[in-house]
Amino acid sequence: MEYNFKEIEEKWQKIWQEKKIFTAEVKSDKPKYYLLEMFPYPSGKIHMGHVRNYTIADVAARYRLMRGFNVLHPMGFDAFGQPAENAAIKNRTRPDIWTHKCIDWMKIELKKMGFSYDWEREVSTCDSSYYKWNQWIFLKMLERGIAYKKASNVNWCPVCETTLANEEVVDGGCWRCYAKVEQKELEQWFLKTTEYKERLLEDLSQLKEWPQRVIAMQTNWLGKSQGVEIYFKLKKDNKTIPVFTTRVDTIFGATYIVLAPEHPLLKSNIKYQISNINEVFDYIEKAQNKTKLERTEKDKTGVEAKGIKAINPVNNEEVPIWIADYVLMEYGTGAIMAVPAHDQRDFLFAKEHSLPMKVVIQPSAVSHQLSANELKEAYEGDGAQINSGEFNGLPNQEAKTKIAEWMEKKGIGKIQEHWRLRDWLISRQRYWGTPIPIIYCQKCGIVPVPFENLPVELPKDAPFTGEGGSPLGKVKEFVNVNCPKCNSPARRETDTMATFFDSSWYFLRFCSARFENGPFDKEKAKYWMPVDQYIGGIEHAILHLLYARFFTKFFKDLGMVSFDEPFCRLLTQGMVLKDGEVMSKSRGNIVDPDSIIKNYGADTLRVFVLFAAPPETELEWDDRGIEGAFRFLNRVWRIKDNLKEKTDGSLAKVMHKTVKKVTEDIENFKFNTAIAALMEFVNAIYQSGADREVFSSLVIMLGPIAPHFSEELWETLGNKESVCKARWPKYDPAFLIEENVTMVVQVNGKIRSKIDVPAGRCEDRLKEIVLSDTALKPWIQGKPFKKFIVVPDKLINIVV
RNA sequence: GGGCAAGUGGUGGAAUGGCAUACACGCAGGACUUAAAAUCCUGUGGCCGUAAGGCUGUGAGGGUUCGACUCCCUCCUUGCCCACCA
Repeated sequence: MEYNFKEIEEKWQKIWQEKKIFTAEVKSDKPKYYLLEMFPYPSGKIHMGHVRNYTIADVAARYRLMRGFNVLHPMGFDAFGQPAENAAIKNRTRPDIWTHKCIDWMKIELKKMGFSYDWEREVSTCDSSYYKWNQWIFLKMLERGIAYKKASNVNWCPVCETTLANEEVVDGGCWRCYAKVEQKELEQWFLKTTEYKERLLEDLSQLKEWPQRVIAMQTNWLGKSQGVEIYFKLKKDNKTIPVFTTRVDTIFGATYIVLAPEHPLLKSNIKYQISNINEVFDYIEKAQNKTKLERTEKDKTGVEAKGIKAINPVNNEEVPIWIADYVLMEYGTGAIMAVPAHDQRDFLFAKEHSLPMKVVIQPSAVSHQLSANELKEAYEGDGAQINSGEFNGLPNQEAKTKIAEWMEKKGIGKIQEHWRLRDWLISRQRYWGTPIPIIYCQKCGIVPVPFENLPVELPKDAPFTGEGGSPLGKVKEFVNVNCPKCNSPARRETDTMATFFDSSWYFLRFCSARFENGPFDKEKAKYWMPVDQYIGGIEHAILHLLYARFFTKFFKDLGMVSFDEPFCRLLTQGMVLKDGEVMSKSRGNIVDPDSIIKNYGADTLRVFVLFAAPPETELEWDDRGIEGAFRFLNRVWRIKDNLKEKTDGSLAKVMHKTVKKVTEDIENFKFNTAIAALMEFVNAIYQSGADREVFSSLVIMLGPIAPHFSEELWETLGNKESVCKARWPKYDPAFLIEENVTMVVQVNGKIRSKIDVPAGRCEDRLKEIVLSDTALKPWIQGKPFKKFIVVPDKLINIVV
């Protein structure tokens, strides 16, 4: 009988569903294993990235199930977001209808891949039974002062007509549509992620099984830096300008200071002292009209604020004050001390505007003293202090601490740390998201929607014209409400939450997906959490993972969970490439998983995706590789018709070796070499023929990798239960012991001979054997042994 | 500019101090077939050699070691992340 993948796959998918093979047990004595993949946005079709991510996870889930774990392997949909709105505008449909249709299509495709999901726990973030709890969490955050509203300059995407979080601005453009991001002053809702910055940084050290680079990226994003805030006084005024520096050792070389164009000093009364005020204001206006990207252009423009001077507090020298847009208001204090001799940006600026330089660090490698006039670029390295008063001669790293302490004592500076992390802006001027549960009342101000009135449901039929801002603002029945406090007419908040809010806690919802008395059942979460293994794309290394960690810490503060970190192990799978490029619609190099399933079956696709590369590295798509995977399965299929009565000893040995290798490889997510070992096993079977026992072990080990295929073979072997319930084969170490071994004989590190000896031979016996080896004679004859190195049962190296 | 990965046959990759290139793709040859496909078997880094065999070989150069794809240093290249971050 031929391998009829189509029939087999449909048959087993049906049986799995009917027998509820993958439903997690509610009460169980087994150890728990929570395996989670990053849930998809329901675009309607799965792509190769999904196939890869979910196949990797599925092998792990099925393997744990076969090893006797109580496995939680859920799936859901990150269903809010802009594409649904765009589709609504384009196709004159409703976002909810469109989204649910997409979810249905997507589920069909996921089921076709044979993934072992517990569909009874499915969640969609766009259902009010889910987003009700978004609103609940938001109100809890409001109670605790973690959610707050403020007016600020925010990133604004003119194309999407919405605000963006800092994390969503990529190269000065919108992460979604790449439009240039503008700055706009708006009243918006924020979450105080900065309140958790220390814990977000410190707890990274708990994440021992996360990829190093994700830890590095998060650390980088949090951006903690140690430095000193230095107070420069104005000459004619006792106003101070604080500046922040990480290089306080260069303070004696500060020859001017620079303010960001948005600096508050320029809005204060001081401006009347500036003699060239028109020029200054001109510059400020120009700078404000620039986008972030334009401001990072290399030429350093700027203007001096004439008529005012500042005093360098360490030497009381008078320094000019400049305004330049290379200084950013968002970072530090919005003002810097400029040390052109030791900072390249300041150097370029000083050259451009003919400002003085002063060398205060002397590199030890240079014999003559550096001079300001000769510098071709700033010297940013280490060295000894010069021109630095009482600190002259000290190594600059040491001076850094000394100067900081000295300044603190004198009250002219303060040791401080600065962070790159900003609070998280969550307001979006969009329709298809969770309504922010707030009511604005003329009398009472900002009034939270009472808990018992949740959810604030999203009206289903908003007008989608694509023009004039959020459709939600146009739905009168939604906007106009009575104030919950005083009952007078009031307005609802019409902004919705950023969708990253939804995905920041879904892993907790899966623990008790239908729970109605809170976002999740504490007891269930206690049992299942934290997630044992999380799998997803590297593109979420910062945003999603940071937000999810932040939410977890917030839940801990609420007493709802008792752990600090939500994900024990993280695996970031590599991308799927075609011809060396990422598969994408715009490049037109998409391979549709559905067509592969049609022509070769899901099991072949799974084998290929697992075999072609280790999970973390990029995977180059190869049509011929698919053929190879298909050929392998057929090769296994044919074994069943030629089973022998009894296997000989050498094959038994191969079997035990294979079981050991495959087990270890699957545990360590090395599926490519696990499959290679199975292929070798199959090659050995073709050489000497297998009996039922040997073949059964092969079928079981293929279970997590090619599940439908293995089920069918398992059934042909006369088994009544699913292969998922089969006992994972054990290897007997006795079979792995070799009686005779081949040892490599090297002379001076080069292989000159091989000898077959009984295992465990001692050094003296080996020496005798080697001396009588004719193949070695030309290399060792007449030369005294300097060393005789033996790696037991493996290798001999003779040094002559 | 800073940080983190990675660099191995014609290709995807294996080996993490001990036989470099497992496994697969491709290619070549053979068997089966009237023939083709499928299948099965054999070979396959480079150079020299009829062969036995020798030399050489993991981005480049140096170091540690009896022994280095693997560890250390310098450099080059590619990818990713961050970035006028003070």
